[in-house]
Amino acid sequence: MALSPPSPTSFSSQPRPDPRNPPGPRANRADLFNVVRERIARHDYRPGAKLLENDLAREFKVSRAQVREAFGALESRGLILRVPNRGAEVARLDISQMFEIYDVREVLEGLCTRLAVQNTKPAFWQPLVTLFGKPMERSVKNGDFEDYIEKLQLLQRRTSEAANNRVLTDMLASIHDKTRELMRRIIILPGRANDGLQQHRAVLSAMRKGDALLAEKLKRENIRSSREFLVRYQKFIL
Amino acid sequence: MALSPPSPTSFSSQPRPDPRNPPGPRANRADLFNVVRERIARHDYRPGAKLLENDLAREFKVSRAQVREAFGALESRGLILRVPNRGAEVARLDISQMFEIYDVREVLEGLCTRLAVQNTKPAFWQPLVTLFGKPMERSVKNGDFEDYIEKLQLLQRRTSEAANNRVLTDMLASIHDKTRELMRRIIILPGRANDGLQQHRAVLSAMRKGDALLAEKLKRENIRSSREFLVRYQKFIL
DNA sequence: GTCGGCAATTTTGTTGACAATATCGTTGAC
DNA sequence: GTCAACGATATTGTCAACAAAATTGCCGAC
Repeated sequence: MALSPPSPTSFSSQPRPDPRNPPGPRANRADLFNVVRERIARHDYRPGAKLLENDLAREFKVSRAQVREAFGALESRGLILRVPNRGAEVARLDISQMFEIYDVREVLEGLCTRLAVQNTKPAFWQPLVTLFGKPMERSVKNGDFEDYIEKLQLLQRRTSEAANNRVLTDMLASIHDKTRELMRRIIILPGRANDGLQQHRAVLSAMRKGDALLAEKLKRENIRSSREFLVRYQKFIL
Repeated sequence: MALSPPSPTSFSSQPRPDPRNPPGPRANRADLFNVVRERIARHDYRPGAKLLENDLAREFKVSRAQVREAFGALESRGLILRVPNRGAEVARLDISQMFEIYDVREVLEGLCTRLAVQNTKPAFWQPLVTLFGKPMERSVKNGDFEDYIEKLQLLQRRTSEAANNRVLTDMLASIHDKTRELMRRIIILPGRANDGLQQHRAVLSAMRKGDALLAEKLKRENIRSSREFLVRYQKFIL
């Protein structure tokens, strides 16, 4: 009987490895998958861009067979679109899909926040409360969006970890892959960064008080607010 | 510039093709993926069972390369587990994962129900209200679980279609793949089928009235109730 | 100049062979 | 009888070559 193996290199998105450009030595399956995914998420590969098997095989010093295998995973994740005999291209996400994702994201992020609060002591969130205080306010005032985004991702990571739900984390990761670039464009919208900061502070305040249900409610409002900006400015973003 | 292609054979789980045993002629990529997925979902392949590349290649009359490609997709969906040089086996889902899934499922099914109501006229649900009336009561009384499950799936399908959210439908499909067998075991638990029927009736009643928020609330209660049965009887189910 | 068709090139699809690794069974020492 | 070492077998990992299809560039008719 096969015992549950130590699972050295899970393909899952869970432990995202360093997604820098491929090192000298050849990459393995998970590397290839994660690097291409990261590139799609950060729009290094633009939507609609063709992905050539040969190019990737050469770059990663692997055979085309491995590239194709990674394509299978990327396709099932909805990151690329494959047409027989015509190859693979980065999935284009139209605006209606974006709104679909927002509906799902709202309930999942809300759930994630609630679980995170339920699984931790309130004091756990104090460092993040502090981080989202004065220093973050300066970043917003100065228009330092990189810093803002970085700290936002930290909050998301901490929350996801605390939620301690692998299925949920995976789904959120999948959603974030598709929305990363859009988020960057929304954050620079006039007033969005400040609105967002206030909302995140409210969420964190509820988390700091251990009020899971309130935190969930506020988190969902935060997502809906972001969505409203997309509605209002969609002409400029796309 | 590449135009959006007609997308003849999307890999996505959306339009689930007939997943019967492979026909005489060779299968294509999507067939292989969907058939294996279906077999895992219905426990034709039991958790922990080894999947041999050669066997599948022979059965479907395709090359091993294609099997490996499908494995890439199955792995990224969490349906199989691969260990380098040791092959692929059907993912084992332990009880804690099941509870993780329940948390996610609760909010997603709730969302799905709400969207479905918002997108339809109340009268749309009348046939299902009728279906879940007397005839279904007989099925429960007679212990005809196959019929019960069949009608439940019809309700889920209609709801998912009406929700009209591809991202959501895909995630729910992915969850259902992992929980199908468990649902079957829960439904036969003493009192569960009847409890479930009453709950579904309540949900449908709210849908029939066009009360989206109430329907969502009741649907979530329905999932939580199912979860309670798992808590209470988990020793018997696993 | 535009259009259609033809050939050259590129790209994907498929296969089979070979290497690397793990698994299983056997043998033999103790 | 137990255990370790070893060899045989089975399975996965890798690759390169070939076939099939699509794309591109070119040429000539009009």
